[in-house]
Amino acid sequence: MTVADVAREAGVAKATASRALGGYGAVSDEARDRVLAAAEALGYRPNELARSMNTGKSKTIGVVVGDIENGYFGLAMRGISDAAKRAGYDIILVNTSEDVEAEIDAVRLLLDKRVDGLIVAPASAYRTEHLREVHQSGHPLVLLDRRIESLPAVSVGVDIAPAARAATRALVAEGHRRIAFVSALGTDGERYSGLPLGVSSVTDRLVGILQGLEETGIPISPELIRFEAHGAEKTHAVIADLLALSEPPTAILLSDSLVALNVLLAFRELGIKVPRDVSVVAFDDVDWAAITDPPMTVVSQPIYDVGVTAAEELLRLMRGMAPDATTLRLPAALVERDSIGPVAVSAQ
Amino acid sequence: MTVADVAREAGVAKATASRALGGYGAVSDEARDRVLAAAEALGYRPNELARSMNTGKSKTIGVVVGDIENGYFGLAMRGISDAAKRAGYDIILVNTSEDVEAEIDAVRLLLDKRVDGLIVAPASAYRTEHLREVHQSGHPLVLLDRRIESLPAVSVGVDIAPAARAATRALVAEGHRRIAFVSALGTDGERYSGLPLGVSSVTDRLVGILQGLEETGIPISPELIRFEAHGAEKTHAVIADLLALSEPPTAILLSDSLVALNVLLAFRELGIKVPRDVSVVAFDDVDWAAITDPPMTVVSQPIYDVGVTAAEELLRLMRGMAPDATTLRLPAALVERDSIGPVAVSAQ
DNA sequence: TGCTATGGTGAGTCCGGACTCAATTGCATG
DNA sequence: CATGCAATTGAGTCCGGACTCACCATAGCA
Repeated sequence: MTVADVAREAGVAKATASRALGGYGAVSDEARDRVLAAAEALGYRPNELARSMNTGKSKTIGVVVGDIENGYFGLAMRGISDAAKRAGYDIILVNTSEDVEAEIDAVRLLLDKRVDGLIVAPASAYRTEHLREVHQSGHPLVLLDRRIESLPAVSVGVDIAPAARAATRALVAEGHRRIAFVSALGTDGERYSGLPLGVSSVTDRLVGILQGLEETGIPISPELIRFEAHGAEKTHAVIADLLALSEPPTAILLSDSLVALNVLLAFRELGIKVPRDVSVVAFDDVDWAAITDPPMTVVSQPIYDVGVTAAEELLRLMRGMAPDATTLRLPAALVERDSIGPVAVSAQ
Repeated sequence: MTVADVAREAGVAKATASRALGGYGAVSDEARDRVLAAAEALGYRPNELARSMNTGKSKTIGVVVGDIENGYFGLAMRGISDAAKRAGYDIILVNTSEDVEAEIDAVRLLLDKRVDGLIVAPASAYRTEHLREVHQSGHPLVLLDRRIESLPAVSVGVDIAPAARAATRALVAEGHRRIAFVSALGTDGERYSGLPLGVSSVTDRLVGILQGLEETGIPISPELIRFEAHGAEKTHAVIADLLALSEPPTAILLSDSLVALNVLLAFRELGIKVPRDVSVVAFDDVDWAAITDPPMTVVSQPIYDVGVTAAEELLRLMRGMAPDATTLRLPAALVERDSIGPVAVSAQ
């Protein structure tokens, strides 16, 4: 069923049918009625591919994330999806498994499919040529969750440093001086060797934490800053290692909800009680944080809104408008529950 | 940059450039080299839209789910995505918020965009004309998680009834006779009034439970079968109501992980201890089930594999092959942890 | 030498709408 | 009644690859 079929059925020229169907140009009421009736009778549906072809618009945006299975991106995805749908856009979703090569391929492929814009959660802050190309070639691009310093593309994320600082100060207020940070981030070396890190959202957490430490006059101990805690085993090892230190941490900040889960699992295996033995604060107010024992103090992030905002900024760019700002950070908040306690006597 | 540009640059005709680039037909080595060099120099990338236009294939599949934010679909999505990527397909994801109208629109829109196939988790077992049309018009269609009795389309899901039966028997073995089932499913009436339900995956759970009950000679109490437990408040109300019964349940089966979360929250507010006061089994081995207090006994479902299988079956259909079966059910398993205990003395 | 396979090539068409442009019509105005 | 203007319409082109078809050249064969 094509416009030509409809036109024949309606007894008009292809151009007239096309106008009536597309709702542009001038068409007499009579012709429009005939065309619409014919389209209805024939069950005509426009071929969006053909339409995209000469409008140059596909009404589709590409979203590239590291891991949809991760609730964080799932929720952001939902925000993007809702906002995009409101504007009549569809979404092509690509999962990269946090692999830069896959990300490069994905971006290229999406551009080949002529998406109108891209939202990318970059897997790496180092390998960014492909994103720079996209941005420089004028394709609307919004960075999700993570920003890239050297790339002037719009990025939408969470202003996590102040909340990280607040979390740190809350721990210090309870007497903690040995405060650790555990992240799943893969680093080149095993050890912390200064900022920035490969992923800006983790860097921001650490910036806030270090700030909170400095303000309260607590020296920074690089051995308490740990990475590569991905998976239950590695996380268990990291925690066991931390706890075996001559001066072990009395409090731990957990970089995301997956790390938090694995750490809680490790605690259970190690017989560690929260907050009796160790106090804990996790980033991201995941749904199950309220039912842990005890309920977990967390830094809550407006992830859905990050998704919505990212999509809306992209829509602005696609309309040729200037972005609201190059870097948009939505506020995070410390949600105090019961996983922070005073420093254990035995640990002092 | 089009083939025409490349052809001009290489000094050959459009057709030759097209052949060299597309890898079909006969091209001399010399011409191919010149074309490829020109394409490289010009940074040529094929327009997949144009390509799709006359191949009739878009190398894209549409996925329609009720809620990506839900970890269940997130994981299934990951499976679909991985399998699709292996075969060179992209995915257009549409979230319907479990709204049938949105689902109908989504299916139509995806077809207009000429996706090569569709994977749909139908929001309703009643409003299915749109899916029937899709199937009858010959478009490859795979139903995810839920099947529709009257529709002979391929469906891929979990064989949950045997596991539900096992879970029920495990409860009965501990002496439970008042066993409730709580689901978030929206029903017409408030009360249970027989099978089937509007969503086959929930029906299957109940079928298995009722079977387990019958086999052990326990009478079925419709007042213990509850729906519409969506959101924390409604779930709290449902639980409070169940517990206020003259003969309250001593064990509860929870239809999915979100219901489980809300029920655990309600228990905390109500001061109910698991398994001392009430025993619990939840469907879906969500990641946090191992860190609840106590660790929760669950029915584990191979959701990722369901996604992979759904995508692979769709790929078969798209290749014109017969499906492996009309209904594919992957096995579920009872994972026994510590949320089942003997019947409390006070409740007997 | 004459013939046919065969590889290689270019011109041109097709996919299905959007859009340009020129032509036609109707109606109002001078 | 002629002219002007706007509304309406149809023919045809374009978007960018895929693909058909006719044609040319060379090689192989009788």
